[in-house]
Amino acid sequence: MNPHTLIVVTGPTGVGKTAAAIALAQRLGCDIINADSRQIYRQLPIGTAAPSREEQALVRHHFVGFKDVAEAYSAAQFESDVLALLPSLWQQSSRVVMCGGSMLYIDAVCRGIDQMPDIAPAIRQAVKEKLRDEGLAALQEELRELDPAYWSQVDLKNPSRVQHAVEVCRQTGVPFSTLRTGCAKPRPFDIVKVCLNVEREQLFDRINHRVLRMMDEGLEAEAQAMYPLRHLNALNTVGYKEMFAYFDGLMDRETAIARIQKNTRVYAKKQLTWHKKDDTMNWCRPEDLLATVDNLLSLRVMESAAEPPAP
RNA sequence: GGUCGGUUGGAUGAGUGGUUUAGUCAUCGGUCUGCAAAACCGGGCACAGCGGUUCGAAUCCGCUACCGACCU
Repeated sequence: MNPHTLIVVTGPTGVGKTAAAIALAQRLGCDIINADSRQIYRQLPIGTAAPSREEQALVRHHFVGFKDVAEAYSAAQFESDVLALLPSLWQQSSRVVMCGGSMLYIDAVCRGIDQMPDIAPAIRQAVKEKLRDEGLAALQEELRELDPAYWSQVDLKNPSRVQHAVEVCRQTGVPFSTLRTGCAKPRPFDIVKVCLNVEREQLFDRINHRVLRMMDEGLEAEAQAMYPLRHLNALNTVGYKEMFAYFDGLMDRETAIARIQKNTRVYAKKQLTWHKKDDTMNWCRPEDLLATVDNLLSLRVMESAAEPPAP
């Protein structure tokens, strides 16, 4: 049994992760690692419902607002950033809470992501242009030649996947599939995962209200300030893309708000779909988080006590 | 009482005598190890009811019901 435990608190957007995680971290006397791919950016506090100043004063948060939207970031970088930070956190507490809704980021920390080279900008650009000029079929064809194994299993209709695979093939000169192990990396700490959830109707209600609150808090101005940077990936985000469409005159304000609500609901469902597949996931209501974690931690102690002593 | 118009899936709303009845919104399910709040895939007794014409009707005809407009 590892001396340290990472407690992952996740769940659909708007379910109430932030408050629950803060209560948990206060109780355990530990810090919180943010696992939300958009709260990472400092210019998006309102639209991403990032923990407020007051909330961050209660518990120290890591990786909230620590990047500029212009900076590229990814799940792989998150993995290494978190792994680099953890040792110092273990010094003050045997438990650390990681809270956020970005499934891939959480997986990257819990299981690891296969080593993949960075893609040279020139290659990324070339592949992007090929997709744009020659179409998806051309990219599919290239992938079939470079990596028939991956070609036969990938969702060929998904441009992002095809594009990425081709990029990696071109970058490395070897088939993308040979770099994919699918193996979980061992971690020098235990992991307990909890997904918060409430009834669907209640969740959607919370989401709809939260979007309206964001508008009251100034989401429009926040998006307005980002408008010149709208092409950045960090801004290909629910709440911003709809506002940009509104600014461009593609839809009226009311429609944009409704669209944000809708897309947020869709995102929440996607998160639930993802977590449902995870057998290591524990589920509870936000208000039951503390009790649930207590239970899980004591269970772990009992299990380990039952193990025969190491020789 | 009469004339005319309408009745399409959860909502809205096109449409046409013939294997699949659009679209939009809403909703449900799924995929996903590198831009992931991204990208992608899929699902739903729909044509008011009854009868008739027809090889075939949601599409044509008749009656019934309901809604609306107008007339007396």
